[in-house]
Amino acid sequence: MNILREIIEPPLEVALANIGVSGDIWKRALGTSRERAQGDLSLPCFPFAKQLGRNPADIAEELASALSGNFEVKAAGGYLNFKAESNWLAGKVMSGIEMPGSKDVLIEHTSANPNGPFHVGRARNAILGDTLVRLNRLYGNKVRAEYYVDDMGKQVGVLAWALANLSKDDVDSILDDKDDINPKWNGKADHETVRWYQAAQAKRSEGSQEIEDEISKLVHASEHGDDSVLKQFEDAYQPVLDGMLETLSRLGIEFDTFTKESKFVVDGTVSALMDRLSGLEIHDSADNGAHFLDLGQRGLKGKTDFFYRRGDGSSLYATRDIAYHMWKWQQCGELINVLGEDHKLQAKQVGLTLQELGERVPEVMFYAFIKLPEGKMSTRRGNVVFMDDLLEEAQAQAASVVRELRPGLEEDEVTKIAEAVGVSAVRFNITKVSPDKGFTFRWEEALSFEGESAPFVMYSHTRACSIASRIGRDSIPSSTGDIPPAMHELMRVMACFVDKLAQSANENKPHAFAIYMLELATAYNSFYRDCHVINDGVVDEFNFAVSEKARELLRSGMIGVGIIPLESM
RNA sequence: GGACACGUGGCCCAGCUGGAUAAGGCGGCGGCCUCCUAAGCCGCAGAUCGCGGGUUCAAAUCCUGCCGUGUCCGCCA
Repeated sequence: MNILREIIEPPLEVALANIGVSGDIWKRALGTSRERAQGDLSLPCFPFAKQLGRNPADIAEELASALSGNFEVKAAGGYLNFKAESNWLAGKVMSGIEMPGSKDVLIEHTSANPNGPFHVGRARNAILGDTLVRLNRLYGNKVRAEYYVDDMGKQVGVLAWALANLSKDDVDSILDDKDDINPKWNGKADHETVRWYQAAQAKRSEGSQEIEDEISKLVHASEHGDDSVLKQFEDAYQPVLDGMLETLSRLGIEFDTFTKESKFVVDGTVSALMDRLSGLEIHDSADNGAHFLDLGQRGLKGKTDFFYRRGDGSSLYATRDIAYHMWKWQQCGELINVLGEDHKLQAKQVGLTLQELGERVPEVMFYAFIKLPEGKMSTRRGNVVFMDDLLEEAQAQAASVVRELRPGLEEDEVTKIAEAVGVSAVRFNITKVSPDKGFTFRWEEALSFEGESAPFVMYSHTRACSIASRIGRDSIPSSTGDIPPAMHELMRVMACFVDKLAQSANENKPHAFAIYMLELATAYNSFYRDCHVINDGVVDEFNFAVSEKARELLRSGMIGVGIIPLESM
């Protein structure tokens, strides 16, 4: 609670100086109270005991008696506990909040190979990345959401080869033993075309040299910037990418810019980069003319040779990634990448190389993989949950809940609510977990509409909306009224909105703000229970103003974590 | 084999720039709709914070060893 900290620190610094504590180590010790009942902020006085040769409890007592302000201060068991004074807190919270962000950030996320539909594992990147985009925007930063399109190399090459050489009948017979696509997705290119890719992979595993040569020829041409091949690749992947983006759009995920990997080959920056890398002190080359950097000299452990040029002179994915990063740094002040944990080594290599070139190292938010109870999610093994199917199921289950809870509601209204609830629940289920936690996908948790879920937050918001619509006008500024504990708690939580948002955005921890939103909704629910806005038809203006403030924060916070703020559900 | 993560009640998860009785949710048990939407609220039961050492006035949090799980260790992307 920084607003409280700001008014405590100056007098506290004086009081500490008076008893002989110097320096500002105490600023780190002053933190959020673990015991909520004891206060909002606490200062453990144990560290001063040794320095002063005094009992911590005595120190706390003396400090307590020396301090005063818009807060209560009490000494308890060696701790100095501060609690914001209710009326002061209310005044602060009700007067509004300013968003402090001013950075210019480019966030690259998702960037999935355009070769097939999203399953929930691949979608974790998009959901976390988009939430980071939203949180940064809410915080006030200028954000550009970017998708790096992998439009060359083997994956697209295989896809393009398959589309050019396999008929629908070929594909169907090759994939005979596999499940057919869900008829629901007939005509959606990511689901349909991925079968060509899978069929090609199956055929390649039979070991035909002829096919490998044909694919290699395409890949090779693409890596040398061959226009017609790149065009062929684009024709192959673009419909697939469009299908994938349609899924993301349903999740509320949009991008500002798409940058193609081939751009850096075609415009010559990759070859210029390779020349520059060859001039580096840690550069070396192999017998066949391949080039690499020895990153062991820069502290990398394990495998230290980092190849950036093949023997035939062509670039590698990582080389293009470095060129891409140098270009990205020209676009913005801050760079954030969202990557799966499988990219940790690669990101380290790229980072060290960028450093070697005098460039800055981007921030990276890594996330662990989502597993299924049966093990690793894999399209190849058919052990997979497609995002499209998950969203359909979420929508259907939400619809049945709405019909049960709101009988008589028009069916198109039911559909609208169910869609918002389903999408929000699916997103939130992934967002609320710390990115570095690998978790197991379970349908019943993804489709839970109670407890720590998006609908829980949405519900609190609709309660506030319901009050506002009953009253039918704006709240009017009102002098502070009676502040019962539930309202004080709501004020306290609202006062932490920006603190939490700042932490979440600056430390790339979307889950921190998601969890905060649960706290805010919980606090609103208690307020709703104890502090009625409308009593026998009479509006309590102060309570109404508080409810409206909470509604505003709920709404903007929900947008920040990707929950759709319905007004009724 | 090496590198990097993760390991918290039956299940999931927060806390991990050290501080007070480890916070929530699910599931279980028991309550609350003549009262602004019960997708809600209240209460009860349930935790050797993976295991062992170390640092400290103080360790879930820091260091270290071990165990378990995941990921990576391509002149692939």
